[in-house]
Amino acid sequence: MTEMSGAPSSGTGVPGRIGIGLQLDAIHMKILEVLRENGRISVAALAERVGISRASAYTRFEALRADGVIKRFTADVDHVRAGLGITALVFVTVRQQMWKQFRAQLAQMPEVEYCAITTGQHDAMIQIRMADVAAIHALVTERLASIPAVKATETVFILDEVLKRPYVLPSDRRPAATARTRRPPADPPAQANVPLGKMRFVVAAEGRADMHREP
Amino acid sequence: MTEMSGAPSSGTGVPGRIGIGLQLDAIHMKILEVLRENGRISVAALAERVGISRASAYTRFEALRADGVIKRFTADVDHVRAGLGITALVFVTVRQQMWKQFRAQLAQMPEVEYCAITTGQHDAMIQIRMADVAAIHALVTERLASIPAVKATETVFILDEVLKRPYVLPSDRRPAATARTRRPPADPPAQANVPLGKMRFVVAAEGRADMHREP
DNA sequence: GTTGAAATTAGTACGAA
DNA sequence: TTCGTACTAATTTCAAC
Repeated sequence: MTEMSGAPSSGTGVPGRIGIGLQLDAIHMKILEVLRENGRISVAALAERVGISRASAYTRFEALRADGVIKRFTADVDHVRAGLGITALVFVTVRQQMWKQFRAQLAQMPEVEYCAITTGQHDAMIQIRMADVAAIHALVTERLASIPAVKATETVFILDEVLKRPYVLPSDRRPAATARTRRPPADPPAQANVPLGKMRFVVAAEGRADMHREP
Repeated sequence: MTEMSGAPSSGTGVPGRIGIGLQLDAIHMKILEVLRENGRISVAALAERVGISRASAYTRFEALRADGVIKRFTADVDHVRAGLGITALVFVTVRQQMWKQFRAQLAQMPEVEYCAITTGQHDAMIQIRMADVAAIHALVTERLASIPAVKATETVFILDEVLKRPYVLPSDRRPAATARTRRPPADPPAQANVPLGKMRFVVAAEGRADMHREP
């Protein structure tokens, strides 16, 4: 369920599929913008908000769906109200050449909302939601740690989710600045003023070349 | 847009709202289960799949929406297809007593898909999506690092998103095990066998008590 | 890509169980 | 509360332009 394969975000369910598919124009983007905020809007209303005819809206809507640009429509649920009050991030170090097993085990854990393979100190980050702290602890110690592919874990709790956007679009630009904070248009790029010491990119750990290979 | 306030996941837009609201029963959960997989299903079809009448489905559907259990419906878009091929996680150390400013600045950055305040070595984790690595670099060095509230950042790239579920429900239990991997029902809890050394819970950093206070 | 009309479906309002 | 039905409004489909 909801598993992704191979390269980042390439899980369309059609393994052999390659190519650009749809070339998205400004109207496609506008459609996506509306749909991310109201996934249940009628196509008629969508057409009006985007400024095209209903028939075109149906055509483009279908094309976006068929081409996999829109993967699904979903309800955004309040986890706390639904009974899962605690969220944690678990950073996992995966044993070399056991990635396939790790993926398979994760697929068996419905409590895992998100899993990404990352560069840096750890190999993967997973997000889990549970009813309470004890349940998080139990999951990490009893189920995650018992996976042979898992070499080590590091858990942090989420104290507050400040921002959660359904997804980001290329058309998302910085919102129009207010008069108080607007910069002059001719402002030079800030690159020269960047305090470089503030930033640190973390390189990949050793033993990652086998990431998509099998044991 | 899409900002959350105060306590974890409590952003309902109704600041004074306190209390349990709806008491969710099994049918509510079933409704949520259907809706997370198909957010555009008609209420009639929903009623059929859940096994209640059309009228009841409307009532419960509206109640879930009005009570904030369902926060919104949204389209799940393929970021790569939409033109944002690179995803990164940025771990941010926030200067003490500047949380409010940090939040305000984040709200101005539409490229940020997710931001959570965490325990552990860093104070916050944000997820950003950009067209390429250079754009990530530019965002982190030019915009994030120039926020006074940001003391330091650490960036890792996401190489693959293995799993991404719309959300997790309490009713999600471990999927029915296959014959090959099923355990006997009387299996003792694995607690005694846990290799505790594998796990490490990370405590909060110093200076976090002021998290919700202002400068 | 657009408009307009037919067919279908959705949303609402009742009384009854 | 939930169900069943009937009524009205809206949406989707399909045609021709």
